[in-house]
Amino acid sequence: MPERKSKSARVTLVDVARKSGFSPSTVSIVLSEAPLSRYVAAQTKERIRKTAQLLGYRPDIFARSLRSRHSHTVGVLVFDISDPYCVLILQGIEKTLLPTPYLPILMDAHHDQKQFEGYLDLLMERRVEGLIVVANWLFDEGGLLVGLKEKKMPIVVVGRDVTEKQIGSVTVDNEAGGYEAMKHLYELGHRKIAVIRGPAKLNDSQLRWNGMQRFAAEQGLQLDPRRVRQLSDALDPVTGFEGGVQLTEELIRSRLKFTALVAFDDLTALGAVRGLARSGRTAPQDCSIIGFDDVPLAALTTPGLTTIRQPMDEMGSLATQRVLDVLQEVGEGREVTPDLQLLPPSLVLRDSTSRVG
Amino acid sequence: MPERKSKSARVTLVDVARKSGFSPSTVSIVLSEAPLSRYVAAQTKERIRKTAQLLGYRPDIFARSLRSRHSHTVGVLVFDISDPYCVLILQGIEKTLLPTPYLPILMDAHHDQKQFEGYLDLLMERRVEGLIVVANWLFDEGGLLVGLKEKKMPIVVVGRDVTEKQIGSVTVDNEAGGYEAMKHLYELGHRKIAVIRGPAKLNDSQLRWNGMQRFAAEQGLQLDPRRVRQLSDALDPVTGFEGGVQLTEELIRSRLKFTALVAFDDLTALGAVRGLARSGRTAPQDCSIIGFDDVPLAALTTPGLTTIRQPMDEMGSLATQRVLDVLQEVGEGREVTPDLQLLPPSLVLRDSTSRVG
DNA sequence: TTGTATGCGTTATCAC
DNA sequence: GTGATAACGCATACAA
Repeated sequence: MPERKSKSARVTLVDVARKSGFSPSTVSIVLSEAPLSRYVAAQTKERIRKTAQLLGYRPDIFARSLRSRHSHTVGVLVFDISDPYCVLILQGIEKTLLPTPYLPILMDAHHDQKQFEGYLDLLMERRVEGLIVVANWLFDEGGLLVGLKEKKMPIVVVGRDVTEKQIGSVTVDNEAGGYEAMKHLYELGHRKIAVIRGPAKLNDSQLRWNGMQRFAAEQGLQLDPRRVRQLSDALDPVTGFEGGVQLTEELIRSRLKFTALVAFDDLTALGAVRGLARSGRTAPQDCSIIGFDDVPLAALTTPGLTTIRQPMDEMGSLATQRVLDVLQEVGEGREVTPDLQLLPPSLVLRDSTSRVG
Repeated sequence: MPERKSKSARVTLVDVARKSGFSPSTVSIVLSEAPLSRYVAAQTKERIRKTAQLLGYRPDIFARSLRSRHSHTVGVLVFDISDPYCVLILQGIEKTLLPTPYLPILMDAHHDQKQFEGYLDLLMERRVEGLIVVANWLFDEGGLLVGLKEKKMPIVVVGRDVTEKQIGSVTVDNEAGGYEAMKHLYELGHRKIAVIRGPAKLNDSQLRWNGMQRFAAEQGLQLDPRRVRQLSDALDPVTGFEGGVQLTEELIRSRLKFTALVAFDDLTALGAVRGLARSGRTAPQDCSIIGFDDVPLAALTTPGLTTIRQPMDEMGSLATQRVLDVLQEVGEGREVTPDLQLLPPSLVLRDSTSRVG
């Protein structure tokens, strides 16, 4: 005796075929809207759809994937989901994927290269058809490169420029952001401006610094190197906060006057606010502070943080679109053009900066 | 001619069988560590594993799922991933799932009941074997109930008590939290204490309030109703912040003195800090403020927010464990015992509260 | 335009 | 202890 057929109310294509009086293939063609369905009589389609609905037919996704070799999923690999920077990007990704038949499979690497590779592997095993990597913070993308070379899979990295490794990337224009930050403080009358740069390993940091220097050069503004500090190459983004606190305290102790401070990112900026407070100072009265990113919490602190905004949702959206473009042309074997999409930052005015007193 | 066999370097079970000289069944039994593999000779196992490794065999997850009826996934439905409250819970879930063969499929409903239902549907279609719902904020769990009744699937809700609907739940002990918050302020010498309660629809809010009243009653402390406000039933958690700002300003305008304030949650508390600042007041000098949750950003503001901590990672972990327990006993048809797991909150001391001046 | 037959890669059920 | 064989549910080449 074969296994009981009615083990559960599971409705299959064959059931729909029987009930509707058509063959399984016709039913399949109609219900999966295959190209051939163009030649199926409208009436037939109608009848098939009706009975499918009636029986409550749900295609078995595993059978379908097994046969068609499509998983209809894209992997999303993020380096630390607890970094508020990521979340908006994720929302951009999700929003863009929602109207498509693709499902995001989200994995969080927790800053761990090993886990990153493990999840990458897992995603491959799950046969994701595309990959979006949200590369906040430090990250050796060697492993990724291998993945790209081995598989012909559309891959886009958001948050870091890895075009040199022939991987499509979406980032904010960090140089322009640095420029804008410095410009804003300058226009408020600040001339003695301290800078807390990001970790040396982080290319973003260099680019933002370049932008600041460019502005300074244009205006003949001197950026005293003694007012410039740099975060250590630690792995945890929360160290941005701790680093901000410490370096700000150092700056204060150095007795070198500064009326404003450009922080590497928002967390560092919040650290700077704290550092100031430790010496009884407040922003912006005693020192203006500007951040970078515009993470959600920048609006929730007091004072609200003036910052250079990355259009994070848009970045997520764009990266996703890039992957989808390749996927939807069913261009098996095509690659994402490995170029850099550079999005403009924007100044978000809140209360942590003010005209020099 | 059948389709080309060597379309790609895809290695199947049959390949391993041929190469190793055993039958596909034996290979399957060994590689999937089925119960029967206990009876397979150690040598055989060894040889099979070797050749599998050698050929770089990866089991096809879709074929496997099709045949075995196991997806090895659990759905995680969260109501708003941008709510920092969620993220720690998610990490708890992920951490607990990591060493198991189960993969979380995360979906974000964006506060939208319709999307919630859509994703629920999608998860069912993907044949998740269990479901964890992270129910931050308002949410009519009617739809969920249906899902539970229809399918025999382990479901746990974290963040809200829905045991009345026979659904397993994990929450913090809100009543105890409210008690602790009030106790802390009282012990610092505060007697004129304002309260911003949560939305009326939110049961958490009532429980916390009960706790505060219990403490007050025990100490013979009067909680003047004129110092008690309530957030509106808006849908967006960010309104907690806006609400905190506005209600605090209202309290100040009422000219009724208060030296401390219990906020419904951390975001509300940050709103209160802002509201205070709008009138030139600061915490804790002019008014102590205590929050609830201990979201990550509570540590990053200045002053750091004193708050009642929910053990969010643990809550996620526990909920996951609950689902896994059912799953791993392969107890098809068993249900999660629909009881409530109540976790103790804890006081986190930072700088937003101080002894009454 | 629709039906028939076959196979996707795996696991389960039996024999041996 | 191991192997042959039959599904799992669907999609496609080809025949009609």
